[in-house]
Amino acid sequence: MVRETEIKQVLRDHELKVTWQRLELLKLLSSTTEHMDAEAIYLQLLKRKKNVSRATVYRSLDTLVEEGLVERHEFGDGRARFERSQGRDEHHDHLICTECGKVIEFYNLEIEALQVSICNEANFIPTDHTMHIYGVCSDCQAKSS
Amino acid sequence: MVRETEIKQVLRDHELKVTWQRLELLKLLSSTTEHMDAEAIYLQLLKRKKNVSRATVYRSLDTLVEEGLVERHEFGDGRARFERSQGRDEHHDHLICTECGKVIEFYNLEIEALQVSICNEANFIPTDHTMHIYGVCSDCQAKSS
DNA sequence: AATCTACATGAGACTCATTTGCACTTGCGA
DNA sequence: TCGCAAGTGCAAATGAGTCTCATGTAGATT
Repeated sequence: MVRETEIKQVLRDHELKVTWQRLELLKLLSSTTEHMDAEAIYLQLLKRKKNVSRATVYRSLDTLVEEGLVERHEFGDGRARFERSQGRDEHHDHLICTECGKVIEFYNLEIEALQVSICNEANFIPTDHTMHIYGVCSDCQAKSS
Repeated sequence: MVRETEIKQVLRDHELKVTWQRLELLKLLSSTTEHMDAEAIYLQLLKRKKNVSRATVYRSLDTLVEEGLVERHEFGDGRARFERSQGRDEHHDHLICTECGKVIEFYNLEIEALQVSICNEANFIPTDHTMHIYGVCSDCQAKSS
């Protein structure tokens, strides 16, 4: 369980007003490892009897992403997915199952290092990167066999 | 210069009807290394006095992507970019300049190999992957300094 | 606790890339 | 050349996300 007071403090630390909308949004994202899209987040909040507006969901997500509290991912299906950021520098990449949509996170130090050297070679200053491997997860392999 | 007869043959090989729309689209994509979006492709075709409809551009791109003749990339700016596929197995990844939008391609054997071992570990069967490094290209660094 | 005000929110209109329905055309095998 | 499935054009629809603007409210100030 994620403590509300904790989240409030995080918001204050980032000089964001503590509104119940942001609070509920962060609580929701903190309570799951799923990568939800804006609509799913919106629906989940309604389900919890928190009547936010869609506009607020989008705006809050933008704000929280800017502050690094939430990560936005584009997996190429036309809608952004969001997850609560773990600690700073905890970058990770994704395996995305094209059968069930599940997202598996991974981190590989060597790949990160190679990226840096590639950028150096190209005289390119990286600010961010994404790596997505699409395929079939073990569950779906089992199902289809 | 890309020969028309060559492209016609490619279309036939893929059991696609040879329409002038597809022909022009492929000629256009074959003549450049740019990563164009659908609108840019549409405008280029108009400029060449080929009055395709936008719908056809989108539909043809879908078809050609399905056949592996064209690659679709989502760089997170809300519109897909397309490029003519090189030979099979000629996978490459991208550095994307967030200042000017330029896309630089790169290929790194080690990264590819690491991806395979990551998938093995997770018992994940990869079908495709993308790696995007966002940042500032050398030209834009020069401009801003 | 009451007041102030900059910032946040809600509702719905709007944007813009992409998709779709449908009538019309055309590539191409017979 | 004929027939028809596949391809196309147009315009309307879709759908994620953004914007406007009137209203609400967090949190600083008194």
